Amino acid sequence: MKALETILPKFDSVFSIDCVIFGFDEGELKVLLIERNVEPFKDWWALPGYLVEQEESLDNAAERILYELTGLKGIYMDQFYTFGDVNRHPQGRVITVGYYAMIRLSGNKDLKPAPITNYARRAVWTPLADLPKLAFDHDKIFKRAFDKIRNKISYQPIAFELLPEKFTLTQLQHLYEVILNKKLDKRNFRKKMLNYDILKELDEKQKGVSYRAAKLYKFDKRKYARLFQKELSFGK
Amino acid sequence: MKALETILPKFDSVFSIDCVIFGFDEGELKVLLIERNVEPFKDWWALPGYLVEQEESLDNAAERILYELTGLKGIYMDQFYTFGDVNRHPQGRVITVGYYAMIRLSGNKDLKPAPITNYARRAVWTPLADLPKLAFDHDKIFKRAFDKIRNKISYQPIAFELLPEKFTLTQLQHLYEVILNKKLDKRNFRKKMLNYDILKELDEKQKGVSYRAAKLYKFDKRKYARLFQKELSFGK
DNA sequence: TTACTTAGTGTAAAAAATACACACTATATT
DNA sequence: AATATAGTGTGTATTTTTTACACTAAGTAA
Repeated sequence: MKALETILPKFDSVFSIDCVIFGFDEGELKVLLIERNVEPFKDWWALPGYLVEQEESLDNAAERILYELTGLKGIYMDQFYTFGDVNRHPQGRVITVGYYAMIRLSGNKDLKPAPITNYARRAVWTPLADLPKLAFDHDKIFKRAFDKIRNKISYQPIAFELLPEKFTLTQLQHLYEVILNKKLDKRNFRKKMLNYDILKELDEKQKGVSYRAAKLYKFDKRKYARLFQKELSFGK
Repeated sequence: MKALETILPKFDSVFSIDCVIFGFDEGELKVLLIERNVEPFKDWWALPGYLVEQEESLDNAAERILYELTGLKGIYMDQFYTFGDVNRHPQGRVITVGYYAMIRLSGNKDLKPAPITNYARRAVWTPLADLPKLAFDHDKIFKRAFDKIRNKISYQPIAFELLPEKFTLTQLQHLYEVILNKKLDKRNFRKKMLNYDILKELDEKQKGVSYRAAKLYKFDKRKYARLFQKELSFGK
């Protein structure tokens, strides 16, 4: 790559948001990447992100970026870390705040096909296995986000955001297995999940499969909220 | 308070660090506050913090601020959240990155008496029970830091940073009780702590107490690192 | 010597986590 | 109609972890 520093204008301190947007589809965990069509890092893949505007809170900026790329609103986003190394951006000091989001890809009617933006040629849902080297320090940012959800899923049922509204226990288990990167025992997983008492069993079954159809479940937000209250305990 | 917005100059986007520096002394958990002697919020108590300089990473800025106030270096600091509401600073857009640190107050030879800085009249170790209303959104920042350590202490032995190098199990338990805000069972606490196998029992005993002296322990960093590796599990 | 104060210790019960294997059921195939 | 196929759905015994609970020992002060 050319020495961009000598060509591009320097700017003063600015801050940006970078979003790690996870999606789950057909058993695969994906992340939304954009292909940049502006310098620096033209033609590289990067996490979607943009500068925070003057009259916009960080949370709003993150929501805006998610909306522009996916058409989705009201998605839960979580700030996970802020990256402020001096030279992380070749054009000057850019401190970036990392947010992640988790959204369902399959059967989500509100989800726009990933669009072209003014700084990206295209946006693509990329399976984690196919992750290319990313622009800036986005490898580091992605890794931190992934560590965060892997950690969080172990004690909070955030995984539901990634599934269709109605899902089978096997689908849920696969998602856990993909995120935790290990096989789980079917009986123990079901026992534990159902014990949490945050799932609503539906009267419906899976359709269009060429084998015995599984029961469908729904995530029960009311009950979830109750579980969420429980504190981490240190015994008596 | 006067409408400072009309008097003070506005500045463009800047970022700062705010530090929540916890200390533990004589059974009390304290936080280092400064009394501001410049506008805005002149005469208010605030968390120590300062602008991030152009050629300084966030981590370095946090360490610098800690050093200026306490004389301590090489203390573990953890970034916990970034605050970016539009109007959190009356003079303009200031996004601030929160760091916390935990340091031992009793018997720490390197600890300077809290000094005067160029924007603070004094700095005072303030017991959490006596916490005044703080400048800017520092109440919110403090609360988030405290929630973070309360949560973290439940699964990581960060509490040692707050104790003198040699400590008794009772002191350790008291610290846990203060942070978690509940009484713990002595036998279960000891069993659990010793089971972690991160303490080194010393041949020494407490001195200068008017009752049976307790054994002293030391925190064993090597063993701690090993424990730290263990992942959160989701069963098989 | 006695009173006082904290240190230090063990066990039983309950709850949670783990390991493990086979029969059932819906569909597709012949 | 029979059979093959592929994933669904279920229970129990074992181990580990967490919890509840009360007394004796040791040192100091009077």
